[in-house]
This record gives sequence, structure tokens and C-alpha cells, in this order.
Amino acid sequence: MSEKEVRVRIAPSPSGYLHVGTARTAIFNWLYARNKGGKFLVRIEDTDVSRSDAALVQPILDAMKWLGIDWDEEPVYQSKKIDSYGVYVNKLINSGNAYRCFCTPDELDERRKKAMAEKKPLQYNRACLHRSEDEIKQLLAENKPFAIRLKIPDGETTYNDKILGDITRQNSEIEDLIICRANGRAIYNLAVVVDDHEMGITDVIRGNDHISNTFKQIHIYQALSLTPPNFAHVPLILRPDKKKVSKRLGDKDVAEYGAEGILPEAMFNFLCLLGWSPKDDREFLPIEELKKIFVLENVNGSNPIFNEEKLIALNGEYIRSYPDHELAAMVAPELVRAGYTSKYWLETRWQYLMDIIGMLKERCKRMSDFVAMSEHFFHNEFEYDDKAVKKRFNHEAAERMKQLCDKFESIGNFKLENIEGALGDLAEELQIKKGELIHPVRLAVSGISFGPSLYHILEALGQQEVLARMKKAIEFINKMGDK
RNA sequence: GGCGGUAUCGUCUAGUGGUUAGGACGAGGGAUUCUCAGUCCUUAAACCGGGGUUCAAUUCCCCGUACCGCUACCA
Repeated sequence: MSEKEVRVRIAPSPSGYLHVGTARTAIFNWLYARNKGGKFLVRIEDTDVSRSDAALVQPILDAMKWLGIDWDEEPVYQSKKIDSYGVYVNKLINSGNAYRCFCTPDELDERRKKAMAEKKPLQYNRACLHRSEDEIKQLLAENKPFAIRLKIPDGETTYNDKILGDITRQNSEIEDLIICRANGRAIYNLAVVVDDHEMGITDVIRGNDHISNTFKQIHIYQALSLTPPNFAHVPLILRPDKKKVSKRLGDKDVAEYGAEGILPEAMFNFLCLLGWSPKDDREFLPIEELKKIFVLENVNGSNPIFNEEKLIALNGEYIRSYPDHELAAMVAPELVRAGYTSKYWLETRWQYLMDIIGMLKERCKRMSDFVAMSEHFFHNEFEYDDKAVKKRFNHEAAERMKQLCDKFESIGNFKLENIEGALGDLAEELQIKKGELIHPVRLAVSGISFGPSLYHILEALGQQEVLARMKKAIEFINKMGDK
């Protein structure tokens, strides 16, 4: 009955944008919280002032919103509570769990280099752990700067990872890590433990690359007499070249996918399927469904490769599943931006837009395809595709189109059946296949050789426009012949 | 180098001590059709290697190999 409310968090550091790895971790955390009726929080890890940039925070938050992720409390900024870590440091020193280290960064660096050259362990040699009281007093009196190190006890440490199972590490493999810089600022591992504790975090779901930190953090919890949360480490997303996704290697900002015509829900669905599975054959899983069925235990332990082709295929599936009016609302601003039409024009002909969307949507894989495929629906300044011209435009086609114009002109009601009827009649009279008429007309009215059913295009365009475009094409063909 | 993790079609994955090892993307073929898509049908494509345990191992154990990660007064 008295199960504790689940509280999870995503903790990005504002040193760049939100890439797919962090986004996917956020998704897992969010789904876990939503599934358990718990809280999802955001913490900005900006304790390293030199690497953090406050201007980078908002884009990260925006990218999460774009994905459909919301958070339940105001984001916590570590930089704003940087002074509050001191009491924990003092507690650790006073209890003998931490000690002052007077070694300078240069000394440490040198020792590390030497160890590396000699292929020896790179760990801190605990030089300062063994200093006498007097020695320490002396150094303090001399105002020598010092960092604080956690003293790792002997033995071994095991924790149960909710994805990977039991993981054990010899404590001798864990370094006496620095938890507080010489300038008094807390270091990541201390800040994480303190914040997770103060925020009441129950489950830490994060990237695989934090497993070694987990052991360090467990020792901080123990030294502080606190109970550690549950840990779950998700495998890292790899690039097609099998390197982990990173800003350094130029991997995309999640928001960039939006600019490239990926729907947020498709991105969410796809990212979720990278390393997680519902254990049945379903793949098209909208967010609402995922909230119901997500369980952490179904995350598998191996690193998936980010396969953009599959994302695009799934995106197409989402496009087809959305109602026309929703798609129209998303596409309209893009059409205006492309310069095809104006906001006003679209507003007064919303139904026309919806008809076009309806025609186009099953052949669009990205939202941007709507723009790319619809220019001719908004004006007639398009060019004819070269290859198609060579194949379809000739004097015979022009002659047939002329005859078809006559047929079209006499149609009283320019509707699908009548258009189809007129074209069919002419084909029969001329003893040719309908395609012989359809292909040149398609090119004449759209400039391209592919797209929706011709009858639908013609009906949408309207009688006048169709006739005008066909006549223009006939003229074009005649001029072609002159050369 | 040390430590940790992982290993099923090219990719994402399902699955089991005995299966025709399943699905999806991508690829090939076919049907529908005015094209392109879409839809439907269909073909090819995988259990990293070696030892055990067992009547039986892709599945359990060990070793090796490969890949990934960590190894900062970064997060």
C-alpha cells in the first residue's frame, strides 16, 4: 500500500543542445514516471561554470517540450545551490569519510602521465590520506590550497541495476575521488548525490556511461548515511559508425529533426524503440499507448545503432495516421514560408488545402515533402521536368491535348466522374490507352511526372486553371518543335 | 593497460533446454494502377568462436574474441 511515489529526473548539462541520446534517456524517465503515476523532474547540471552556458538551457527545454515531454516541478539549477553542498562536505570530513588533499593538479597530472607510461594503474596514490595531524595543521597555516577527497573503504560493492542486474566492483578499483574543488565548489558526483537526495529521487535512470559513477555515488550515500535510490543504466545509442552519439561528432540536435520534417511523436516512438521493446510485434506506438505499457525491465542491455531510415519510415506512418486538418495546420506556415501562397489565401481556402493534404499524405515521409510536392497547386510558374518533357511532350501529345481541351471545355460540372468520363471517351475515340493522355496532361498541369491520381489533381485545380495550363503546355511544345 | 557492460538477419528487435528461430526497416519479386507513393502477397537474409553441463544448447556455465563505456579539482 505504502509504496513511495516514484520521482525521476533528467539531468542535462548545458554544454550543448539535446541530442538523441539524452532525449531517449529523458523519454525513458518520463515514461517510467507517467506509467507509475510519479513525478518527472529536470535538473540542470551546471556546476562547471567554464563549460556551461545559460543560453543553452532554453533550447534543451524547448526540445523536450517539442518531443511532448513535460516536467512536474520547476527545473533545479545546480549552480544556484552551489553553496549548499558545503555542509555535506563538512559532514564527510568530520565523520572521517573524507580528507583534504593538498596535491596540486599539476602534480596529479604528472603522476598520471608517468603511470600511463609505465602502464600502471592511474589511481590516486592516497598521498594525502596518510598525512599526520601536525602536517595538515602546518599546511593549513601556510594557506596551501586543498581539494576534498572521499575515502573509499576496503571491500567490494554490489548494486542491483534494474536493467543490467547485479554489478560488482572491488573497492580497490575505485579511486578516492575528489568531491570538492580547491575553490570550494562541489564536484559532479557529490552534487548529484546531494541533489538526488534533496529532490527525493527514487529511481535514477541514466546512460550506461555512468556505471562507474554509480559506485562512487553509492559510497557517498553510505558515507552520508543515506539510502541510495534504485539505479537503471540504459545502453548508449551508437552512430552507424558505432561511436556513441555526441555533439563533438556533429550529431544532430533533436529539434533539428523537427526542422527536417520529422513529427515529434514519431521521434518519440522511434527513440523509445531503440533499446526497449513491448515484447510483441507492435512498433507503431503513440505516446498515450507507451505510457500504459512502458516497463523498465524491458529495456535490453546492448547498444543500438541509430538508423535514420527506419525513423523516416515510421514518420511516414505517423503522417498517414494524422487527420488532414491537423496536417494542414502544420503544413500551412511552411507553404507560406516557401513563398507559394499567403496566409490569407490559405485561410480563405482551407478546404482546398485539406484536399491537397489528403491527396499527398500517403506519399509523404517527411512533413517537408508536402511543400516539395505541392508547388503546382498554388501557382503556375513552375518549370517542366526535363526528363519528363523528353518522354511525354511531343507533337502527337500536343494534338491530343488540344482535343482533350475541347472535351474539358464542354464539361458543365468539372467533377471527378465527368473528367474521367471525358478523358476516357477521347481515349476510346483515338483508340489509345488512357495513359497516353494522362501522362502528358499530368506534366502539363504539375510540371512533374509523379503524384496523386490525375483526375483528383484536375478536379482540385478547377476547369479554368486546367485549360489554361494545358494550352500553355501546347504552346510550349510547339515552340520546342521550332528549335 | 585496468575495470565494467554487451553479443540473434545489414539495422532495430522477439523468442525458446527440443521451434520451419518470429516481426519491422532496408533489398529483390509479384498484384492493384495513369505515374509516384500507399496497400496486399512474396523471396533472400541471423543465433561471434571454442570448451563444458545435458539425451538435447542459439538458450545455462567458463574461456576467448569483438564492440561499447569508464579510468579528470568535466558532467
